[in-house]
Amino acid sequence: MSDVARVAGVSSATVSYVLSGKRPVTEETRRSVESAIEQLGFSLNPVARSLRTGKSTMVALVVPDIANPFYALLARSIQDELRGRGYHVLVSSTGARRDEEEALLHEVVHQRFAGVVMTPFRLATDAFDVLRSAGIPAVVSADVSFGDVDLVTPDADGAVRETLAHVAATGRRRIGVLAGPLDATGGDPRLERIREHAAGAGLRIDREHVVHGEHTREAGAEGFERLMRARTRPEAVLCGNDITAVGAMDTAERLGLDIPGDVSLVGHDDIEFASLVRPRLTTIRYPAREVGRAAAGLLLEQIDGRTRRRTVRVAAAFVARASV
Amino acid sequence: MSDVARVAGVSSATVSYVLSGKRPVTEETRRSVESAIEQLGFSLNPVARSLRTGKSTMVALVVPDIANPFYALLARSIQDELRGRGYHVLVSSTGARRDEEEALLHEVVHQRFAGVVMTPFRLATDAFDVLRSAGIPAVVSADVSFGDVDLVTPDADGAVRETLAHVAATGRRRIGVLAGPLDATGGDPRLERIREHAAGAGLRIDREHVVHGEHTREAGAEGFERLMRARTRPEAVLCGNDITAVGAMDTAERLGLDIPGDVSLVGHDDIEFASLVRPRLTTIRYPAREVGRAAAGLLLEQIDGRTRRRTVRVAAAFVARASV
DNA sequence: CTGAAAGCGCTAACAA
DNA sequence: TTGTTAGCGCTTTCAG
Repeated sequence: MSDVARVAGVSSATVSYVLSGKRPVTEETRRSVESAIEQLGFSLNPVARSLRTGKSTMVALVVPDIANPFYALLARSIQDELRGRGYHVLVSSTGARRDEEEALLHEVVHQRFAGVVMTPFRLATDAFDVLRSAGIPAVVSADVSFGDVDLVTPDADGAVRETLAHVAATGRRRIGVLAGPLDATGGDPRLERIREHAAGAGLRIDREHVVHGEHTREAGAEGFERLMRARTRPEAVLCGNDITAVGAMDTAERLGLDIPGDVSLVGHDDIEFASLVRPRLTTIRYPAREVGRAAAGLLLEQIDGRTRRRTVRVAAAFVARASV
Repeated sequence: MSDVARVAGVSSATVSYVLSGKRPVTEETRRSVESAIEQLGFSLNPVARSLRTGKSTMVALVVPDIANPFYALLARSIQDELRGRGYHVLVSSTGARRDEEEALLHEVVHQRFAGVVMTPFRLATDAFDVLRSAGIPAVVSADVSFGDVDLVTPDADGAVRETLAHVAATGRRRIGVLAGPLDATGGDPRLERIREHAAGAGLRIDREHVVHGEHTREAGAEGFERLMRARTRPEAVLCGNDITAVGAMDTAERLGLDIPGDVSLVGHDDIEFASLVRPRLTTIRYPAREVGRAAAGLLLEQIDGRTRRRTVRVAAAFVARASV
């Protein structure tokens, strides 16, 4: 930068101000600075800038598993929204482990990230306080609130009611749930929502028909097997996400069970392969791209100075296919 | 850090040396420094460190599309390998656009990244020269060499021969290819490999049976339709990747074509949903996790000082399922 | 074995 | 409207 200043015959402060526009500069000096920049192929060193300002252009996206297509799509969406504003997105998978979640959050404050959007899973609900006190914009994308942070969260009651009505209309009465792990922060809101609306649809959920496990294909397969080996089988199973639903299908195939003949299956998220498996999976769609747009929007608002906490709800939707 | 120095009663230089181990320190000073660090909850500021050393702990992973499960898995694999060494992985999608590829590469040298692993698509083959001269470790994961850079590349001849023999064994003779775009750097090596081994398997590829398009589901659907409307139809179609193969299946369904009854289909990569679609997709597996491991390994070697260029080949494998 | 001090490249008071 | 300068937090030479 001092090279530029020398060539342009001004001070380095002026170069800085030309670049940032933070104070008026005569047309003439601007031009000479710009031509010097051009001539030398100069560009700002973002590291030095970060050190000085305590802000970087990195935004962290912290998710349980980037190999889950829902989060992959979320990542692309957020990246698309933020790139235009000059931010770079660093994606990290936590494996839904609490220690990783904490470590990543620590890294964020430590590296003075410009912001973070996170889907926490086992984090304490006050974990975001440190971000707030460090002045780092944060938004949580989750079913459940994590304290005093911006939130993008599904508006799913309607979709769940619709789903349950649809299941009931096929004559099913006893339903099971492949829920998330018991030690997830805030429990499993998807399970709670189903519980809440089940009776209204004339459906019952026996205690032994709720099994808990990770949101993985293997855990889904295992949980579904437990359900199928229960004393009385549920007639329909609602899964924590589409991936556990695919695991359930693995088990169904192995056990020679027909879906939906012997048991109905409903997923959650509507990732691309929900419509690719056979039978095509009936599911509750939660649109990753819109979630990403909303999260990026909230983050940008915070970066631009908003301090009051906001929540945005993204509509979930019932998608009828062939597994019910 | 100066706080730590004060509390420990030493200079900040000593604190730095205790942390880095770059020069001997008496057991006693080490202990007092360490307890001061503990007491103050101090940790190094990576930004300042980067500014001073010109190196960061960020590694960029630049891929065409993070929403493609192959790259998502690659990302997770690389992240897993690198985390233990203290590196953070920044994932970026280029959309296979040349300008994005160039911009990201520029960002990498500019931000003084610790390294980059990239799957380039339309980049000039000398684009990595700037990294070499900037001393930034780089590895390319691609079918084709991009100049003087470390390379992770498939060892696929055996798998392709096997695939073609399998296709031929079902009595198919005229095969088509859903190839990548014409303006990709280095053309389409997957297409070339198929061409190379076709005759040996008694297969022929008519000129009108090679269509070019992006590696997307939509482009796959469209390309397959062109193939199916050709004067003479190919009896088997090999696809650039599993995603274009799914696109082909979309079209087959729309046109009422049976796979493999009317036409066989072969994919490439073996992403998770290749085994989920119906019919299950026969494909040429390229193992993302191993590719990631190899790439991370090469990168780490460079970071640790190796300068001679290396290539590692990762074995591809024929996976027979139900679409041939 | 340890300390003093320069300086990485930038921004933002403060002065002019 | 522009310049001077301190200093962000670290690493590393040079002295001791």
